[in-house]
Amino acid sequence: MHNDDSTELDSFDYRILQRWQADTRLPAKTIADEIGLSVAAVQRRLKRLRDSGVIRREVAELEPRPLGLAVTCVVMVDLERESAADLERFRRKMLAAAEVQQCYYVTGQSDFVLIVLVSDMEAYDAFTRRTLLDDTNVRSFTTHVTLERVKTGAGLALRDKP
Amino acid sequence: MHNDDSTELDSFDYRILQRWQADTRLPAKTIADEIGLSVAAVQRRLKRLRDSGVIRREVAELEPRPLGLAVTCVVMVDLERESAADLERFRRKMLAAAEVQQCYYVTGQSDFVLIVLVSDMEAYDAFTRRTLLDDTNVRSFTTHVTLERVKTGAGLALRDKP
DNA sequence: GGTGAAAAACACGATAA
DNA sequence: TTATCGTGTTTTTCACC
Repeated sequence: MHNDDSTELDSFDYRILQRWQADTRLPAKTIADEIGLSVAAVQRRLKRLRDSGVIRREVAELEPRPLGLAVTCVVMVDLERESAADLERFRRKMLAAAEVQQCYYVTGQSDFVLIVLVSDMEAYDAFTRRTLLDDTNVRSFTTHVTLERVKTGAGLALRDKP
Repeated sequence: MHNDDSTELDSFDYRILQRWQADTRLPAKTIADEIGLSVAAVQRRLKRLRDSGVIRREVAELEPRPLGLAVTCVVMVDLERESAADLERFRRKMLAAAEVQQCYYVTGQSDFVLIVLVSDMEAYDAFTRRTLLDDTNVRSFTTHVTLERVKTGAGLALRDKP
């Protein structure tokens, strides 16, 4: 499904999403009690939110360190040409590159912003060589090595609804 | 819990994590069949991975659009002073700001990189005023408005182990 | 929306290899 | 460390109101 239709979200949906986006291990019963709905109603809404695409997916957030990914870099990439085909080519490359956790196409002096996770600087070097330096359409890029991941994740700021 | 001890991860753990970080709705049975373990073993390992902190949390990834968060900005922030106290103060402010989805303390010309999600540019303006312009320790910041979120999420590149 | 029953998934202990 | 079995519990799914 990807039913992007006129999904009106009410206050209950927001309160469910607030909890669900923080912890999918919560039993529906807990949420139901907190917001004053039945368990079935909460689960019905969760299903609806999944089917409508509001909930993209339910995933586990892993700790990079113990998995050997100690280095996070923010990379600003400037392209030479920006034709639709060029952009699409670069897009695909980023989607295919496992080291690229996130990729944004942006306005401003740079064209793309990447969040790259690698095991060490050697791996980062290999990544840039393979993905950026060898690309004749990459005019330049600047690297910011992360000293601390102050805040991470994909959480959204949900306001309550009246 | 937070047992960061000598948790050696083997090939089974990696294969479990690969699937679990993509979809926590998969029944343990499915994973068990795929990797050739019993259901109980998979569940035991998941518990161990949670307790040891390799799995930080299990969350729902939401779609920003239907929730009224149509604008994503990448913000590069340059601070005036960088004493421990100054950094800590800014850190806390970022953690408290709901609009800030991600915050990295980095090397390079900028000091902090923010991923900011807001409903529109007016909200972004309010955010910068409140959080950056009013802060006497913020020397300058540059904004990159996102035209496309090419790749998002908190997924890690897990290689298989021998 | 709610209720309740059926089904599925999970948790845990015991045993054995 | 596994697998398997058995049991009880929890959670989800679904038909029906």
